[in-house]
This record gives sequence, structure tokens and C-alpha cells, in this order.
Amino acid sequence: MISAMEASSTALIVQALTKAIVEHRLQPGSKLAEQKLADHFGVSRTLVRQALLQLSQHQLVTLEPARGAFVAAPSVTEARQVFAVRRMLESEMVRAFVQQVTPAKIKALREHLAQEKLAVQREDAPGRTELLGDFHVRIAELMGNDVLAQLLSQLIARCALITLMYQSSRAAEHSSEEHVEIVKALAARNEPLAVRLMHEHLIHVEENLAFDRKIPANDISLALS
Amino acid sequence: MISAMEASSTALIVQALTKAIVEHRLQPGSKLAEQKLADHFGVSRTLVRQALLQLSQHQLVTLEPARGAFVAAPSVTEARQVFAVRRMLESEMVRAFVQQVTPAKIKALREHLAQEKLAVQREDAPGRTELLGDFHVRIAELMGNDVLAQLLSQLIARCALITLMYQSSRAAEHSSEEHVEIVKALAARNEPLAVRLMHEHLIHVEENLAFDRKIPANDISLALS
DNA sequence: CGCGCCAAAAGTGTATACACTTTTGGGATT
DNA sequence: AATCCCAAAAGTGTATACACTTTTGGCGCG
Repeated sequence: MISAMEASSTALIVQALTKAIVEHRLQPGSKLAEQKLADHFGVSRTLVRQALLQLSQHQLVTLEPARGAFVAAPSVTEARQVFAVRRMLESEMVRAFVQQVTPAKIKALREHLAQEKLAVQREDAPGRTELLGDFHVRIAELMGNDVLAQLLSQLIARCALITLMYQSSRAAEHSSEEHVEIVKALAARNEPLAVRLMHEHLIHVEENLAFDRKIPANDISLALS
Repeated sequence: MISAMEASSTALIVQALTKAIVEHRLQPGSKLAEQKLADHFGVSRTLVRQALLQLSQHQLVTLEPARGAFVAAPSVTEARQVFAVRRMLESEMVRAFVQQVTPAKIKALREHLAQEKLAVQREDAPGRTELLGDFHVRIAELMGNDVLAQLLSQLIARCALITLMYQSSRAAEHSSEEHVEIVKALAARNEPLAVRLMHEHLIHVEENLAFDRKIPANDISLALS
């Protein structure tokens, strides 16, 4: 999901925090104190601040003036809006994808599906969530549209914050099955079916969320190991 | 376009630079030296760096390690990708909008169209470009989907960098006319027509771009007045 | 005259210093 | 015992310092 080609210190911190947030090792609402993070990563507050600023733009962190940074806790409204955008974007993405399908692309998607199945069987929750999200990004990448891929990647990271919280193992299995059906429709170049399946898939994912939970506080150095 | 409710120093710098870039007072490729900007805005490099970091995430500025910040010069490929994304997103946005049209919303859009017409008549290039872009954002806002509105707003700022460069006064007039037709279809709740018009509109905008031009260098303090 | 090389200048990257704001906790007052 | 208030502690916001990299310009050499 995160390409590690550049090793800029700030990028590494963003990467580490993103992973921790998306995998829920840092609970929504947790305070992210700059000095503690700086100590943890062995850098000065300067770099930590840069990273937090970036994360706040990705909506994974909220900054409260003079009070500090906190792991974002997306509201139900926001979650629904993100899903609405994904449905708009992704149903049309699938439509365009059908127009340019090749055997190689289908092969790539099938290989991804195999990995998904493995993660679901292993009951590996973080890996599972990551792979289920990556399926959507992979399609964008195979279309060769970097702008789309990057945009989707951010939307999906944002969803992960919500999804991992509420998605049951059963729901993950269901998602994985729906991905299989979508790829079948793509392979058959059945445009209306593929579009419809993607649209319904995203509705199912949203429906499976139970928007009410308790959130325990959390310790930073623990979560980042 | 830019809400000025918070007056954080960094936000002000981002705002000023965004405006200068989108209005082409700062040419693509221009160097943005930190100390010069800091002097201009009367702050330290710290705040300027924060602003440049944000702008780079909006793709209006590119950062080259150890070399500095430059006004982005989107490639033809990137421009086409941005337009492809807009077509996906906005045709579906229009489809959803038709489902929730109200007289008040149509009224709001008609008022916007009036402003557009004025700017076109005035031959006010920057104001014209801003308003033509805002039309699309306004629809998202009227849908009450903040996530969508913010996303579109960024995509459109990115387009503006390209658009203003190549759009002729004639093309702007054409855009404005197409907006009128789109609103008519929305008012009539004619979903397929509205969707088709928006899709074609975005294709026309992209087609009207002439992807080859010379770019003169530019002086910073001059452009920011 | 042109080419390459090296030292000075300019500029970026990170750490640190310091002012100011928020939070915390204990003691006096009711 | 609960509440209010104030001082100490902790934390954020901005500026500055300094190391290191890139750029510049001139001088010697071919």
C-alpha cells in the first residue's frame, strides 16, 4: 500500500503513524504529543510536526490550536459522505476499466484475490482490511491513472479508520466474495453488471458498519512498539 | 472560494500563494525561495515551510529535496488524468443531485450563472476562471456533502493551473453556456440528460486546452504585490 | 576561447530556544 | 466534602541557529 522508495524522515513518521492509526493500534481520540513522538522516533519536534500536519490533511489526525494533535474520530456523517464519494468514483472507474481490460490485468486482480482469501482465512484483521482496501486501489493502478489511484488510496485509508473498528470477520468474508464476483464481471467485459456489483458492494460495506462503539484510551509508545 | 474564517498565519500564506498560483501571477516552474517568501510575509521560514508543505500536498507546488520549492507545472498526462477523475466523479454527482433537487437549490445555481455571465462579459480572466470552477464546487456544496466539495475544490484548483494558461475567452463563454444547459436539465429533473451534459462539458473543457506553450520566469515579490 | 575545478555565497534540513497557552494539582474558602 | 483559584508543569507556536547541500562565479589550465 505504501511505497517505500523514499526514506525521508518525515515520510517514515507519516508512514508509521498512518499504519498505527489505520490498524487501530492508536485509538481514535488518542492524544499525539509531539515530544513523546519525537523521543520515540529519535528526532526533533520539527519533523514530528511536519508529519502531523500531513496526517491532518489526510484527515487521519485532527489538530486543535494550542491543544495538540489527536487521532481523528470520523463522525457518522463524515463516514457516509466518504462512502457516497467512493460510490460515485468507483462505479465510474469500473465502467472505464471494462473498456480497457486485458488478460494481464485480470490476472493481476486474480492474484490479489488469492491474497485476500488467505488473509481472511488467517483471521488476520489488519492485513485483511489492508488487502480489501487495496483491491480498489489496484484497479485504479491498473488503469494507469495515478491521480485516481492516489485519491482513492486516501479515501480508503480514511475508511479504514472506520471500517476496522466495526467490520466483523463475517463481513470481511462477504467483501472478499463480492470482489470475486466483480472480477468475474470485469473478465467477461460485462460493463453494466460490473458497475452494478461495485455500487452494491460499497453499499453493503457501508451497511455492515455499526455506528456505535466504546473507544478505550491508548498509550503511544506501546502502540508503536 | 476560500473561506477566511480562520486566520492562522500559515493558512493565510497558503491562501495567498494558492491565489497567486491559480491566477498565474506565479508562473509554473518559478522558484519559491523560503527566505524571500518569509521576508515578504513578515514571518520566519518555519511558517513558510509549513505552507509550502501543504501546497505540495495539493499538487500546486513541487518540492525537490535540498533544492527547494517550485510552482507545479502539471504534465499533459497528469492534466488528462485529473480530467478523467473529474468526469467520473462529476457525472455521478449530477446523477445524485437530480434525486434531491429543490427550487431553492436551482435558484442558488441560477444566481451563480448570473455572476459567471458577468465575469465573461467583463473579460475578467482570473475571476472568470474562478467562477467557472466554483460552479462545480457549488453543486457539491448544495448536496451537503463536505467531503465531496473539498475533494472537488482541490481537483479544480489543480485544473485551474492548467486551464487559465490555455483557455481562450471564447472557450470560457462556451463553458458558461454549457453550465446554463446543465442547470436547465437539473431543473427539469432530467437525469440522463444532465449526466450526459456534464460529461460532455468536461470533455469539451479538456479538448479546448492547447497543450504547448512557453512559460516566462517570474519575480516573487512582484506577483504577490 | 572554452572547459573544468574550487572556493564563496545562497539555500535547504533539522535541532533547539523561548514565549505563550493550556492543563494539572493542591490548598484555602465556603 | 465540594468548589474555586492560583502557581507549577507540560505542551504548543514561532523564531533562530547551525550543519550540510546546491548553486554561482571566477580563475587557471588546456
